[in-house]
Amino acid sequence: MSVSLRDVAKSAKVSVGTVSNVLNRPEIVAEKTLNRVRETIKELGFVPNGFARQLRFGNSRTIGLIVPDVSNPFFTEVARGVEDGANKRDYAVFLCNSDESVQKEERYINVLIEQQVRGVLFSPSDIKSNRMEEMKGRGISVTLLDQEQKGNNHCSVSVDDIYGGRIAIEYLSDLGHHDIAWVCGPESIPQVAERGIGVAKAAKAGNVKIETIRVPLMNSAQGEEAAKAILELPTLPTAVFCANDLLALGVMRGLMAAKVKVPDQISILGYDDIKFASSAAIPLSSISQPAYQIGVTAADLLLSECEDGESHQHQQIKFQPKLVERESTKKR
Amino acid sequence: MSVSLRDVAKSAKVSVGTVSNVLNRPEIVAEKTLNRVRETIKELGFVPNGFARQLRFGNSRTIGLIVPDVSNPFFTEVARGVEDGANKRDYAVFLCNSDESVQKEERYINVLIEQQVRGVLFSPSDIKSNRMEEMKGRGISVTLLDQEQKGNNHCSVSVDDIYGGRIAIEYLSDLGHHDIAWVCGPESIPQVAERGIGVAKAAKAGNVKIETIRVPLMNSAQGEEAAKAILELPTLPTAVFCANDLLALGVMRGLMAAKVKVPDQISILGYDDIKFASSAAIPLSSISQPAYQIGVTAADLLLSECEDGESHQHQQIKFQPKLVERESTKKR
DNA sequence: CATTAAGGCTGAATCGATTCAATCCAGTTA
DNA sequence: TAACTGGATTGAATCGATTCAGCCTTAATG
Repeated sequence: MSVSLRDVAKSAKVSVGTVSNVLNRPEIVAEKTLNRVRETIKELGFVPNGFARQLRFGNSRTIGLIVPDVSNPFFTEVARGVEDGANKRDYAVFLCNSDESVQKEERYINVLIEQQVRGVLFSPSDIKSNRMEEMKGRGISVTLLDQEQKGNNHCSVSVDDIYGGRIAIEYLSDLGHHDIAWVCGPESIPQVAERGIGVAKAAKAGNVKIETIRVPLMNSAQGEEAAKAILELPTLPTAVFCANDLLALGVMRGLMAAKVKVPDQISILGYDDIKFASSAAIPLSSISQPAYQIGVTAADLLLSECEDGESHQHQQIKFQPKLVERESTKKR
Repeated sequence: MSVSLRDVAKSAKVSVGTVSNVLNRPEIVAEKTLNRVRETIKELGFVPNGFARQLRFGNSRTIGLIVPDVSNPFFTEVARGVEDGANKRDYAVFLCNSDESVQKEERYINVLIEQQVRGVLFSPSDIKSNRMEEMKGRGISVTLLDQEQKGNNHCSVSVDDIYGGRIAIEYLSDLGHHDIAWVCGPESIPQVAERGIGVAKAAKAGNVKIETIRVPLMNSAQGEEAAKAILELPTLPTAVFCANDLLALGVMRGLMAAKVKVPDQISILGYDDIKFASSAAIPLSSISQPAYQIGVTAADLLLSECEDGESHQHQQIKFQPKLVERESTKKR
């Protein structure tokens, strides 16, 4: 079926060791031999079998990327960054969507262990370090994605979500909003929890009333649901802050369908600043995170950990989110 | 470092063959032995080394997905579908962004061959079957994605792009537009070429004048460039048809920035019907393709080819695009 | 008691690339 | 001529899971 190193050796009338040297240490092979072997390789269309090499080495040139859902534009960008970062170092990336299901996460972790990936970029839906310790024990580096690592067992690349929640409320409060709905997903999602902390802090400091509306998933359909819930509130808030842009776009659609004027009656602020925030019906103000940059940085960090080995120092990199002001929160 | 089958055998005081049987044919192992070995496996935290197994078998449980760019929402959805389809059968997916560069494609194909993927889902930027034949020769199945295979050498899952281009122009023509700008990427992209054929056909039939505006990349920044080009046209067209929604959104932004009223002065029609088409500043009419479904179907097709082996019959599956009407082409 | 059958288990051989101690050989030196 | 040097090449051993021909028990049968 497939051409092996042995076949090349036979055809070029050299030993397997020489062929291997041609591939890996060409400088120690005599030029004449080198050329002959290289020609034979091309002739037979030989490509080394990665398994055999990796079996020998005990590690691969692959990493795993576990995210809740690539079709969430934030993670799409992160994934794109990861892929570019990995590609730069000649690594291939396994894409894994966990759908925020612990079960799927578990399954994927098993698959990745079996594939002997070199490292894993992980954005866990739920915190459970045992699996991460297990991977570590198996020599698989783990870098946390979009989530800070409190101890110093792993690298992490995250965004300061507490800060993000805080500046969002401070900004709305400065615009004169004192009755704000906070639309978010389950508390078990760390980013939600942290942004919530920032929200609560700023609310307390600014004397703002917060109405929390929690939905099970953070997509735009759930945002429309949230809009209904907002409309049923005893007193209508003057602003809505959403835990991500998909929710915000859903809320916007839901409110506009109910003839609520945005931003005149209700301002809407999103989170993530996805590409399309600016081309929404009413361009959406949002808290911006450098998603692509996060992906590249995380891949870099993970791979330098993989390649440095012992000498590696774990790092916690934290990006600061930024407010991007658009129509949906224009001053009244 | 890692626990091997041999370690388990030693610890459980059986032979390697028996441990292997416990894993793969538990029914032929005596119950007592079975339990003892299973316990030892758990105790030592043994996970079989995928490489060794795959080296033996000569194939893996992985597939490759090569797309121009996952951050293009159409491909994001496709990727999501592929991932789900593969996951259902316990396969893992390598994500590869070619950025429409033949060079990157070539590199990725090499990586995938080296990783001995079982199959590849490929959306080629440029048609060159030699690499595909090569993969085939190496026992790697290839299914074409979003592109029809003329011969019968591979499966393919595609959308009828000629039809899509045709219905777009027919629709605009029916609305009374007879001077239409066609904004698209390089002719070398097959989808662009095909949609262009449909456009030309319908234009001829409907006596519509088409002004082609070609840009190097199909993103929204290039759309804004295209908008400038449109504004410099000797006579302003009354409608713009774009080869994808990103271009269309860019064009929309560009035109609106120049105070052109959409759709009153110029109607805009996109292609792909991405999630955000409906929440654009002016909700975007678009030609809709079942992206997620395409992904799932392609993965299914590829994996059934991989698993059926000889008995497999190549299939060409073709989805029909549909027009989705929104504000950006409302009747005047 | 001898023979046969069958279930349980063993362990050497295998997949393909890499490594490294051993060998080969042309050229140099004494 | 013999001894030595060092660059080039060789090929058996290795990584870990799987396979399968063959071995060992035990039980059943004539």
